[in-house]
Amino acid sequence: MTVRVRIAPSPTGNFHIGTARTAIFNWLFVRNHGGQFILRIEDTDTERSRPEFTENILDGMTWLGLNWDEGPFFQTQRLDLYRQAVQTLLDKGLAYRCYTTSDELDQMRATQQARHEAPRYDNRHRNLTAEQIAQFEAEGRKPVIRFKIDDDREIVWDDQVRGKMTWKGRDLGGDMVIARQPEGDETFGQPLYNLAVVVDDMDMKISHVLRGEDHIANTAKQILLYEALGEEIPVFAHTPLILNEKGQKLSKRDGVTSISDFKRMGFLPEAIANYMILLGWTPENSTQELFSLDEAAQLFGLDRVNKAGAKFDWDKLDWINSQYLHNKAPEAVVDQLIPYWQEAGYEFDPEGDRDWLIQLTEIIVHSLTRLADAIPESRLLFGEKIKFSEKAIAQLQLENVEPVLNSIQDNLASATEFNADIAKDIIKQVTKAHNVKKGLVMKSLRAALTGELQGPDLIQSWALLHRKGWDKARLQQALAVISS
RNA sequence: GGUGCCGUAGGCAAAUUGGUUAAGCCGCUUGACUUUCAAUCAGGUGAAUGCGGGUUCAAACCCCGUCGGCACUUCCA
Repeated sequence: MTVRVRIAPSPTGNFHIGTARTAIFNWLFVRNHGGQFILRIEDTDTERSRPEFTENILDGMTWLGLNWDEGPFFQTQRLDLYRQAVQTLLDKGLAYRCYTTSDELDQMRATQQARHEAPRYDNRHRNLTAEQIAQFEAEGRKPVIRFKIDDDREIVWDDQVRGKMTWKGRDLGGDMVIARQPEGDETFGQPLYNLAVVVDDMDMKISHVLRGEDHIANTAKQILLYEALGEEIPVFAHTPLILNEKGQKLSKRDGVTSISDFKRMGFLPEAIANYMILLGWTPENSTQELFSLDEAAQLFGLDRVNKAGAKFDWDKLDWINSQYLHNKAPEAVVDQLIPYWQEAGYEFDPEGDRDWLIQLTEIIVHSLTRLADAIPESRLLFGEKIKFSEKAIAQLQLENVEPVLNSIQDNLASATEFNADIAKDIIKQVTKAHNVKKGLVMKSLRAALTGELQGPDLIQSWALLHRKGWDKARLQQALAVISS
């Protein structure tokens, strides 16, 4: 059997982390088995669907490296297919027109809840007589289409992550609506989610449906639809949900939840993918935690997917992101850092200063957790003029600092060339000449050169500043601070 | 309320499917390194596996009960 899976996001919001995780599991599964990955945009909710969200989803998929083999398909372009299926069900007598109004439904549910009963449609219009229908039509009521669900029916499937699942027809909420009220001169209105999904999955020959566990009840309904339409039923697997701090399903209301947000915050796509792979799956006989998508695909299996939901852990994500960042070459990271520096308002020429920027990246990349950390981490190294913090000023005003800095300045002035080794020599020499502790020289030099008492490696920072000629200017500034 | 699913340290999780002392990672913490923060390295902390029974020589794992959490319960997807 050819493995064919799909990810079917609805463009009612930006690409959500939960959807992305489902996409990743589908991707890993299909790449492990060899097969096709289909992307389908479920935009039948015309009220909330928007094209910019579709774009955001597509961008996010690409960014994460989740390449797909077919699509994107759009459900709104396939409405005829769903209408045909609705008509078929109507013709077979498996679906019918229901004239119950929204108000009547609300009232019915309210009554049921008051009686502590499960809210459900009571199938009241399942067997309407021709006269009743004529009566409702005469009243101007517009029918929805409902699919019959037998109360006594038992639905069973072998879930690939949860094992045997069983549902009773009576727990599905009564006959389900598969098409809305007609508008204009339509025979029936727009087909709804559960119907459209089944028709598409049938048409696209989806062999395995991997989705979040919030769809479990839908699966029972959809199996009934497969049967009614006389089609083979795919294999189902329901993955656990990603939870917020409180242990609830992660939703838009939990702050940062869309892939584009993570991107903006400075996470690398491979880190996000890696973290989500780990959230609910572990490889067999291994404690490996860092993998590329390809590596994980080699090892992936549904039988290793956990059943319990997993809380989203920022600390672990940060750690994974830092691991990827630390292992990257500065030449590869610098282009990703440039936008952050630009946004921070630092002045530089992305082209002309590229070598200098690579050198800067080299200094800081090993201590970055997120790309955005480059802003505070390199703040002190941009620009000719600086501000001195109170602590830095206090350091500069210590005994012996002025003569030490003067000596450094002299050494610098007479040096014909400059690099890290020469910098070390200068420091050594000055320390000896003034008979002071090395710590005093280093601390004071740091204060003078950066205006702060802590930051990236001082020798390398000095070398970097020197390339711009900023070291001399800053030393001068520091000396001026001391004498004022 | 109903139905379903789930429950191993603060978080993610492993445990050859009933077999020593319940892995590993993150976090937290201590130390080392360093001119500093970070990074890195090394060590430490923390769970009687939700709880109570039962079966067994032996239970995280099987059985019964119980509690808790979550999901679904749309003319949303």
